[in-house]
Amino acid sequence: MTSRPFAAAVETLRGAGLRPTRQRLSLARLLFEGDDRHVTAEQLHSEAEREGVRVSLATVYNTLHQFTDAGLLREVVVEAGRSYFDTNTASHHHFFEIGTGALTDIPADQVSIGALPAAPDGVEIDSVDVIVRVKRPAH
Amino acid sequence: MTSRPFAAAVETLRGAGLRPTRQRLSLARLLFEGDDRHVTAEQLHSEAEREGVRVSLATVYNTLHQFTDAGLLREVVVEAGRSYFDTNTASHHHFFEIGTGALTDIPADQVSIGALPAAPDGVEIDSVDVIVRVKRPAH
DNA sequence: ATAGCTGCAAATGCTTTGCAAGGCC
DNA sequence: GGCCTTGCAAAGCATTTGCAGCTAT
Repeated sequence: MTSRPFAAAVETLRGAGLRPTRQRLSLARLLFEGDDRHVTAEQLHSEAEREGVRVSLATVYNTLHQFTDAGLLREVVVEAGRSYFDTNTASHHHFFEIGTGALTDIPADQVSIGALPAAPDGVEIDSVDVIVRVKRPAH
Repeated sequence: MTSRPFAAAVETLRGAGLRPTRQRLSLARLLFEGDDRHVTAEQLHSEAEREGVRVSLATVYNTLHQFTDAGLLREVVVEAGRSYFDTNTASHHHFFEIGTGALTDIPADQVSIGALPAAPDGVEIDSVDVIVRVKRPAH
């Protein structure tokens, strides 16, 4: 019989209108089984290779974007020239460690944003991101 | 006699420990005369060329980073793969318009951040960035 | 004079794309 | 079978760097 997590991953992909291919299934399991995580394309690609999954880096990029478009992932921009993808799509914020590049969640209820100014002219608010940049003090 | 803004730009550079070269002076005047602004390296380079200032793009990048290190500019990361430099170094936040890439200041006193969680383990808070992403509603 | 700058072009790092071959329905 | 996916390699961007020549002090 088919294992549970496997079936769950198939469902996730089907629900997103994506064919459950070997590559997408492997990446989905790496991403969504277990705790929430923050990955770069490069990281996910190495991880897949380490697990013996053959996937090209281009496919990892394509897949991450497809998952993002499907609402399964959220893209987090904290550093010029590098994209992080967050498996936690709920509203929340981030600690970003300068130097190591480590990203950590801040639950939404631990940051309260008071008065936000109204959006200018003809635009509407899409999202509010709070990034708390932290660093290790000079030794 | 030497014009006022010119002298001011020389002072700014001297204060930052940077030699007042022709290129740095021109860029400083484009950046700091007039209102606060948000520029990318590419934008500043085009603007310089339009004004007849000969500067290479590499020098614009180097200069923007030197100014940032000197505390004259602040780097703002809102989009993967593109850096904005903000002439307003005071604490404040941003509206970012998805689609056009337009950046607008939100004065610090118009956003109140309530309880922030303590920084994890051995790190200290460096800065807190709030980015309000806005977009033009589907027509 | 000399330490610091600049410009060019090449190199880099991340990401995207074109297209032929392969896999799912 | 037909359409969606994949992989590779090439292309694309924004940015950085090496180094010879120029410039402020």
